[in-house]
Amino acid sequence: MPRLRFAPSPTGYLHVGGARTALFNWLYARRHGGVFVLRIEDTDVERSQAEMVTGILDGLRWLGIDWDEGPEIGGPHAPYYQSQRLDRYRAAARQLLDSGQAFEDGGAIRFKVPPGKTSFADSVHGPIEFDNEHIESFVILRSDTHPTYHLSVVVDDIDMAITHVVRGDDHISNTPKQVLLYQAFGKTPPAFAHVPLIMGADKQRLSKRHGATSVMEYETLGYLPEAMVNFLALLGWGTGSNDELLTKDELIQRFDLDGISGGNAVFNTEKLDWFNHQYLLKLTDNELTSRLQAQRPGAWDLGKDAAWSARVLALLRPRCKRLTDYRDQLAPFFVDPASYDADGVKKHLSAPGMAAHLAALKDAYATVAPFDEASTEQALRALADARGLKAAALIHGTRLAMTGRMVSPGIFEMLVLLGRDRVLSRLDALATHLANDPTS
RNA sequence: GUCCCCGUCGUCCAGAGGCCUAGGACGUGGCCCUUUCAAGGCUAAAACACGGGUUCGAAUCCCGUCGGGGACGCCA
Repeated sequence: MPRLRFAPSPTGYLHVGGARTALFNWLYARRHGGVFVLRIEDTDVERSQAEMVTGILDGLRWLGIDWDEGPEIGGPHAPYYQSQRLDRYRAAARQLLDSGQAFEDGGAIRFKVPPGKTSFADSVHGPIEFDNEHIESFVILRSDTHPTYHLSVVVDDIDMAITHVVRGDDHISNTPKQVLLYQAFGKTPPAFAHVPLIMGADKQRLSKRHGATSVMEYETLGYLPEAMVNFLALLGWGTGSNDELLTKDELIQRFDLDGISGGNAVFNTEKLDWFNHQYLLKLTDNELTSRLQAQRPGAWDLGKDAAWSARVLALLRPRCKRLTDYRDQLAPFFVDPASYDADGVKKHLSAPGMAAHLAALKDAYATVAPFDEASTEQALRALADARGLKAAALIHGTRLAMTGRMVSPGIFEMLVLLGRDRVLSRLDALATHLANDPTS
């Protein structure tokens, strides 16, 4: 049975690269009915922080990546924190020292790299070989008796019976050292798969200056975890077919280490946005509403009138790619404009007589019946005609009156959803505003 | 500097010697729709880094060059 692990170091949050690595491991384990282990590599006391563990766990949970063994749930190979396994590493170092495969150097213990070549099969890159002369006699146990990364991963992967190591490309040059350790312990190394790194738009390694790199920041930005998972899965991996919109189950069914490509992948935010929009579209009104509430509790109350809410959402769905877009575009449906877009006022309301035109429209709308899309449109066009205006001029003015903005869903649909009372008061408010201070 | 990995449209992924006049998606351009912005429909442009081989035949195999990335810590 395949056993895979994700072994983050709690020196930072869960970034998108780590998230994808975790996802690949998880996908493979789920695909093959294996076990997915989560292990915390906190042997660097100086840099590890307990809060970071929580952050990483939250990130995984948000993405829906669950672990079979690890923090909070334990398992047959507990503990899953390296800081709690120190005795194991010390014993392992002792063992290598006793067998003459390691030596002391100024209080630390170094591995004695034998001459020859070290090679391993990589599921992504094929066979890779290093000449041992390029491998220094690396430290395995520091003078403070804490293990270094190389020793602890190997000891733990052996202890935890890990069969597949799927990790970032940047570990390729570490691998021969670890293979050497497996050999020193008389063990067979696991299968390795080194996945290419994720780069920013400038092809440089993803870092803070590229914007959001923590997966949880993407939640804040209004992305759906299922969109993130789909997008991340396809960064550096292809299904072999042209399908791209894949559910988690479909990803599991199709995932394969062979399909991982060898070159670095650029994180393309436009495509993430597209995925997110697609997943947002799949949500039912109820689901969407609860996601919005979860994102910002109490923001707008969409629960009051289901039929009305459904119509509002239908108007916004094609226009919102992220949950945060809803937060923004929902506003006009709940609150009167606090101000009017300055460019909009200048462009659409500066013509003389606009206040009077809007007042006239208000009068027309006070009596138009029924107050539906067809009638409100007909009334507006008739009024524009009568006053020698282009309908568009009145429409833009009305949009400003209703939303304060230059951009909104179709105005007649909005009028109906706002209801006659609010339409009249908002028209009145803008007309008054213009009459008092036409330049602002 | 040394070692390692990688090199197909702007980006992600197909392509594992003939099916390729290189396919899909995102993005981009144009047209349609239209009260703005989106969405939608139609449509277009866009790539095998370069040079040598091998072969009847190469995007696919080999070598070199160039380019990009990574690693060289008592960090992980």
